[in-house]
Amino acid sequence: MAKNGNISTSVIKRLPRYYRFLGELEKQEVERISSRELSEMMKLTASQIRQDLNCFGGFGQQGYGYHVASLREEIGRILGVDKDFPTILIGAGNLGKAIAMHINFGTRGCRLVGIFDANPRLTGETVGSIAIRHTDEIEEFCNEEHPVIAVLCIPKANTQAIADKLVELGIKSFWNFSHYDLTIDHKGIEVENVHLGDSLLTLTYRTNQLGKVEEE
Amino acid sequence: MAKNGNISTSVIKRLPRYYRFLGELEKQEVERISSRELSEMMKLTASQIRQDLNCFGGFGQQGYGYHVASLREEIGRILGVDKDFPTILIGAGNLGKAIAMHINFGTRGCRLVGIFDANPRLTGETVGSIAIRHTDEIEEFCNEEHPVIAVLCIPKANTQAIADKLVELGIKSFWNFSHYDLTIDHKGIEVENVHLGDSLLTLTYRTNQLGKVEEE
DNA sequence: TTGCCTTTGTCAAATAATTAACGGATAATA
DNA sequence: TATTATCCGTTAATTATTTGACAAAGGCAA
Repeated sequence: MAKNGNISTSVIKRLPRYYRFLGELEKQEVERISSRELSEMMKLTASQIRQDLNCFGGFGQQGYGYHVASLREEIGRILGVDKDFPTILIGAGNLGKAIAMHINFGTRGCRLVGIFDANPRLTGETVGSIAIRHTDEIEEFCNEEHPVIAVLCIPKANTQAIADKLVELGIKSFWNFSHYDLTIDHKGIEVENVHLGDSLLTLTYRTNQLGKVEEE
Repeated sequence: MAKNGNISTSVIKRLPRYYRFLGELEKQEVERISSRELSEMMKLTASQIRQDLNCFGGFGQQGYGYHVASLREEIGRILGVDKDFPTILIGAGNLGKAIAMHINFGTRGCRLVGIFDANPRLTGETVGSIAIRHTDEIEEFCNEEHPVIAVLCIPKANTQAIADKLVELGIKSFWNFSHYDLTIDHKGIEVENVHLGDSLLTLTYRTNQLGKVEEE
């Protein structure tokens, strides 16, 4: 069934969105849905939905459509929501705390097991149910708990050095919020750079264009 | 010079990254740079850089390259960093506060002028230098201050209704962090949906794939 | 059961994005 | 000043992505 032979990133980036919409449908107790109906909800083409889903296997049935619950489960499995990757967060400033509190790691295949900050005044303070540790403790912690994913909410100046050190300590993936383009040369390491500032800037651009259109 | 006739979103999404790298180069007092050098830094092709920049005009010079400071200024102008769009933020929970504190709106063509929350216990509390107002005051505030951009850090259940209301009050652009795909049917309205959860899920997927590669 | 309607999976076509190639302009150097 | 190497802007080729089309499979109603 799973013909999982290198899927394009365009497809992968759409999967979480399918997963969310199917979750909503499941909540609304919708049992089945056709690619056409789903395409109207999600504002994309039915063809694209069928193409995307077919990268992983034939989850649908002619004349019927897709069974919402099982399709959602399949996509979840593909994404890895059933996994339990131990995850640490470095940098418990405004953003770090907010990420720790606001993101539901558990429903996304991750488990937040440690929070670290270089500021000793934060040591011992708890975020959610997790106590902030000093960054000096990272090495020992990694040797014991073997976290796989690191969330970086630290100043850009430190990011590369800390990331390199974390790779040595066994971290495989970085979710990087620092204002820095993290790249790791080792292969077998994944990096997701977020760059909220860039996101806002593209909105500024489009907002600015709106004004220009009006002028014409 | 500016041959600004509908630029593809692929290009637009790369502009903030160019802008950042050029900023770093300027800080390091690098005066000029060639597309080849920049391509090595940014890990993309020189051809793409030249192609991208040429959407807006010939900023470079043969045999010399690009003048860092003026190229950065040009890209900044294209993005609209010199603008001053009044911006409000709705929802002063963990994430809302962190965004308000962490994002430098001023360097991105925006000015944060108001923060609102439905919880009356937060009213009067300040975030940075801005006092939190109750959401009941939004209408009056918009009529007086005419904000253009709204940052939404609210629960998904309220998002569409609040956004629709804000459109009536003159908001043109939404930077939406709520776990909901905001769409506005009016044209002349821009939406940037962030979806941090989706970003993490794609990392979970890739982390999971790493494990599978090892097994082979 | 029969026939019609729906809808998928897949292949082909169209569109978009990226990369390569190269002429011509400029800088650097002797 | 002449020569060589650099490097942009642009066009063409390649690759990737999206959309359209349709046969085959299955649902549904009579």
